[in-house]
Amino acid sequence: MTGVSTITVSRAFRHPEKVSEDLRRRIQQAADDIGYVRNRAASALASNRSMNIAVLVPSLSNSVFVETVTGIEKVFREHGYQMLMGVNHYSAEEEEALVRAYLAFAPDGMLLTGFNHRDSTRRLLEQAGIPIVHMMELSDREGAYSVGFSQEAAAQAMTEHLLSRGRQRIAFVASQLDPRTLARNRGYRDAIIRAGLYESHRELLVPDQSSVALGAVLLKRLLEQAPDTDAIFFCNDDLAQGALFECLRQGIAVPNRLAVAGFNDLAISECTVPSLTTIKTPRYEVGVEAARMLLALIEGETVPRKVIDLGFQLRAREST
Amino acid sequence: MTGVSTITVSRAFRHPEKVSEDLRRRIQQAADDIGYVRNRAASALASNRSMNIAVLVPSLSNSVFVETVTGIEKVFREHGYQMLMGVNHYSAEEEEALVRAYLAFAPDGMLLTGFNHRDSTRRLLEQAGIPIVHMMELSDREGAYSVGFSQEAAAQAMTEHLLSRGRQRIAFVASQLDPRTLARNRGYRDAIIRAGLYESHRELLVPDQSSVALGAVLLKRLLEQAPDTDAIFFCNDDLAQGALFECLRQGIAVPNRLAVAGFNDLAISECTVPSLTTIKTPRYEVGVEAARMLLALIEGETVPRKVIDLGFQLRAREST
DNA sequence: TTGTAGGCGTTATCAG
DNA sequence: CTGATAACGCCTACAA
Repeated sequence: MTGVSTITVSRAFRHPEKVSEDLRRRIQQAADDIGYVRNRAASALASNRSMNIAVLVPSLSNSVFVETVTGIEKVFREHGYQMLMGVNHYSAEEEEALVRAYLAFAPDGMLLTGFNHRDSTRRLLEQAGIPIVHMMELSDREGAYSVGFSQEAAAQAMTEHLLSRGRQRIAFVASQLDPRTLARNRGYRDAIIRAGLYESHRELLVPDQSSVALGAVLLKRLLEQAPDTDAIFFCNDDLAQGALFECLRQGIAVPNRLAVAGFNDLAISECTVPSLTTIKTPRYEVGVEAARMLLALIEGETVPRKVIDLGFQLRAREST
Repeated sequence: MTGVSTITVSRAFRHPEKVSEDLRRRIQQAADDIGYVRNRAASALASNRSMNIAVLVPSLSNSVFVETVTGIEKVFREHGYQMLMGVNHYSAEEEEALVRAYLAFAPDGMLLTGFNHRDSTRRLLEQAGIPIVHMMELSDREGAYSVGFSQEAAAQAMTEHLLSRGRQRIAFVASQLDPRTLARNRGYRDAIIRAGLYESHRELLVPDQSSVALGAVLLKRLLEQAPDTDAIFFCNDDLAQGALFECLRQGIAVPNRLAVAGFNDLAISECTVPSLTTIKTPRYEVGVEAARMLLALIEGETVPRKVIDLGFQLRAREST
């Protein structure tokens, strides 16, 4: 040993300025030599602060959430927190299992996606007594913290864009019917009903997981049940891309014969042929702002607004 | 309280069969009521087993690693371990920071991607004295555990496929020059040199991060420096997809005028127009097998082979 | 600037 | 089947 007490070692790492230059160096040296790393478990136990925050997202296959998580990580890392990430596969049941699993890490706060939780999950969270911030959607419940944007408003905007392009027979196609997808469906309906152009057979909703391949399948199916459709609004870019490919194969002219729109603005969507009209969602920013809000709550600060709406942007490209 | 000692509560959760039916039920009830969750930090400290395993991958934007991580998670969850995942952005420096950060969780084992570590990182790992399994590449160092496949052999196979299709002026285009990309480059070179067709101006390697957009850019650049190229082997599917789109825009006939091949076989690659010839890599299986191997090492079992080669498959599609 | 005492929530070990 | 005791590695609070 270096002949110093454990508390001094602890201090040397946590408040270097409170330890003499000399000691600090010796401790650092010894630590490097033996590869010493402070044990978080012990630290958490003793200080009653785990410096962990748990983040639950529905999926990582969907690059949307990868970007959100990247934003979260950035903020928390800067503040010395460790992010623990869990994937719930769009299932409230899996989510509860994850909440339990991560609560065992005694996180100082938690970030959840959306508001679709079981009652029992909500109870667990309340009992844990840690701050929670919800991402992607805007809070419906009184008192809940959230950072996101209005899925409905975004879908309305897209539908109106299609209408403004002179389309009259606009379809809505969706898969992976999570709450955000359903909100987009409502936005579409609102706009299309307001325009007096709603026709139920132009809606195609399937529960399957989204994929590019499915987009091609759904395009075919929709055109069978509503052949005169002149525009399709897909609930996400993956489906839209699959549809674009299928149009290419079948020689369907986009946008002349059929306009195609997506949602999210994935990186690939400006590269497709034709490039894809879509909604750019602020997912990275959602991660950053949600993390900041959670951080403030953890530190006991009062946050100015419980609900932060980060908006969205319509990206009109060649496909419409 | 339920009037039982803490140790009994602990037992009720860990070895339910060693506690009487009655007590077990009362404990469960009380736990549910107050939302009690066992604290891993304390548990880890007392038992000297954290039941954590750390996993480091270069990126999650690349869906390849998302699938690997999914495989890992599955195996570890079944065995009660919690996976902690870190992203090092292809940087050995960031990797070391992550190793340090996760060592603080006292993981029972660690899974790393590739062999490109700093010496100091290796030292840290050795001092930690926990088992390590390397993923994606096959071990070069004596004594190292690894699960993957030969990147070189796969790239050779693809190059030979192109040759067998009668291509004579085959280019290799790569970005994100990590060790695996470079191994693919070597595989290409071996095969093309063996065929007596190597021409240095048909190689285009750039350090930039891979993306679909970059694929289009690199296609253009390559065709400028080697206009008579009749096939391009891209180091991954993202670049190849971008190239396919650019060909579509420019009216370059694929595969007639130019054959295009990728690497990885992403889900989208069979949907593109034309569908993409590529190498299907066993990334999910790599995750599963690497996790199993690590598990065995943690449990002190001896593993039959230190190096597991999971192979690859050539998917010949329309683009060649 | 440095150190001592006590305890965080859980489990290993040994008793009852 | 149930419990008492000590210990895990670190930090808070206080003292020297």
